[in-house]
Amino acid sequence: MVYPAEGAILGVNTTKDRLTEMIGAALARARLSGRITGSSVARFIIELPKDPTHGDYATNVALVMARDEGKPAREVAAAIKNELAASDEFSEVNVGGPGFINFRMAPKFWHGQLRSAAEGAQAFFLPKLGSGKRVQVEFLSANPTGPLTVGHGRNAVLGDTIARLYEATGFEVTREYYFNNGGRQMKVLGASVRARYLEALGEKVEFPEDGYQGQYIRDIAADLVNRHGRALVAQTDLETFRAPAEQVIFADIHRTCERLRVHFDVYTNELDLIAQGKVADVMAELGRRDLLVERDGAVWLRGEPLGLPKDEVLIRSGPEREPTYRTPDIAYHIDKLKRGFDVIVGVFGADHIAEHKTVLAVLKALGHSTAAIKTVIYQFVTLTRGGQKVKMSTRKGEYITLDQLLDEVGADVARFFFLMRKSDSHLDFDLELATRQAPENPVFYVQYAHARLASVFREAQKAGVALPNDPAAIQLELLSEEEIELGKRIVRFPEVIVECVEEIEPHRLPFYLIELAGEFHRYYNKSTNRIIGTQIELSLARLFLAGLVKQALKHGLTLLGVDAPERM
RNA sequence: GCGCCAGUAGCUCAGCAGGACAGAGCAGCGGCCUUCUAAGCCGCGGGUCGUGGGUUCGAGUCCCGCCUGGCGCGCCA
Repeated sequence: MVYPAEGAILGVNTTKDRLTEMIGAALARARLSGRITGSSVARFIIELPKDPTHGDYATNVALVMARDEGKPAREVAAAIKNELAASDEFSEVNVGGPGFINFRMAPKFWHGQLRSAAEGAQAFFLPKLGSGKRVQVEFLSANPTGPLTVGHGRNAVLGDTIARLYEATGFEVTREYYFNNGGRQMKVLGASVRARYLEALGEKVEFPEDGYQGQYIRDIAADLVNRHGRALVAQTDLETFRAPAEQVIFADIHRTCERLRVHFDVYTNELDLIAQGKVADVMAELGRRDLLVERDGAVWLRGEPLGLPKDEVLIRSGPEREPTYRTPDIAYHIDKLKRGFDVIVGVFGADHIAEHKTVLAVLKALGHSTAAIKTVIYQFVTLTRGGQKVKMSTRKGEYITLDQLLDEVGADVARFFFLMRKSDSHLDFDLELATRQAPENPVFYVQYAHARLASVFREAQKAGVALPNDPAAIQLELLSEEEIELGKRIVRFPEVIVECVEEIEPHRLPFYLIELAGEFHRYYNKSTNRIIGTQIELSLARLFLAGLVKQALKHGLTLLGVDAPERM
């Protein structure tokens, strides 16, 4: 018997887990009594039926067993159903459709769930999944060659939110930024600054063919002119120009990250890895395993023994013997593994897939387990305004920077929008919708629900209605069916969080919050549902429920790094 | 040409481990504020799930082919 299914995290007692246990026990009894004969291992699931009339939970256990049992699924379902332990938690258990077993939970069950949610508070909303476990999340990792783009924004927010999800569920998280400061691109950066510097002093220079065109290069050059005058005119060492540029650009990146509510604990860079001999170690190890070949003056990684489509250059030809991008990246990943994290998450743009596969293949070839490494790939971002694409050309330095986006929409909207899509999907960022302060903008829709609830609590205080500390004192029996439905959605909150963490798919949370906010707005708008009324016991029960909705919204928004306003 | 990702309503996208009649938001039209915030709610339509096969009791979901779009296939990162 395999249950719970793979991926389930021990220690979290969701309703699904409890049902799984009960069904497992019923199966065992049915087997003892001979009503089920097959010995096969049944991999069944507990799901939430799309159609609520089917019940609160359903299982396909009979369907997956029917073949081995040699009996119609409905018959198997009936046999299992009969062995289910009697429980006053169910109001109804029946066999439906082709052989599903449907469970309808009794109101009493939901009352209990809601009470324990209130008692558990933090522990209920944010289950401790990773006690004692360490996670490293590498994200953004933009090289300091220019301002952050909108695409970087998606990376930063994805990585940060993944980190927040782990953190909130009890993992010890390291947020890490890796960058290259020794490669060719950085030389181009130095050359670009030098050219602008000389230009500013009236010297005749040719701008590097693939140099960085943006205004920020001129600003950095102008600063050098201010500080050093003509002293650097004869300086040909590009490092003189590259280093200050890196500093200035990084300061800029930090500022932008701060605006996005993103920070890092550790920065790792290429030059340090080289200086520490870690890159040389990788090369030596690869050499020992006969995975290198010299050709055209360069050192190549042999693709064939690793199952890769082609050889890759690791050390460039030429007197400087410079490593390519992937060489220090391999060293970096080995370094991550050696640091003993339980989970290592990398957030990379779609253009890095092939390179990352090479890195993983090398790690395996060197005898490392890559089981802990989880890769989140995200597709590119397109900006649209009223259905029209906003043109972006990185080469000419004509692009909307992340800063400009933040100027226009703010951190709340930017973060929410970046997270609203599955990372695998292209993201269409509609600036027109994003800047609208109206209900059709989902960010405000969710925030407004929270602000409304905050207002309700202010009104309750004015009216002298206060929730007792002990949830047992509240008469939840007074809640209507509609209110119980709202409560069921709150009970789902921790399940959504578990899914987000297990699948590393933060987009599920914004979707959940939009649904929860929607259900609350609809409830709130009915005149018969006034929370604060003349019947004190009913008011307390409703306020209790409202408090849980508010907490769910608050926890959810906080996990997304979005503000949960008390007033709007 | 090869590899990866995607193709679901007019638009942007969900669809949890294959499950019971395919969902949401936006856009369009029409309603609702002496009432805890109208940044809200209610009502009305609209889809051969790109396409052709296959596996299965059951396929938007898995497998294969084809079509379309994005990304990659540098001694760039």
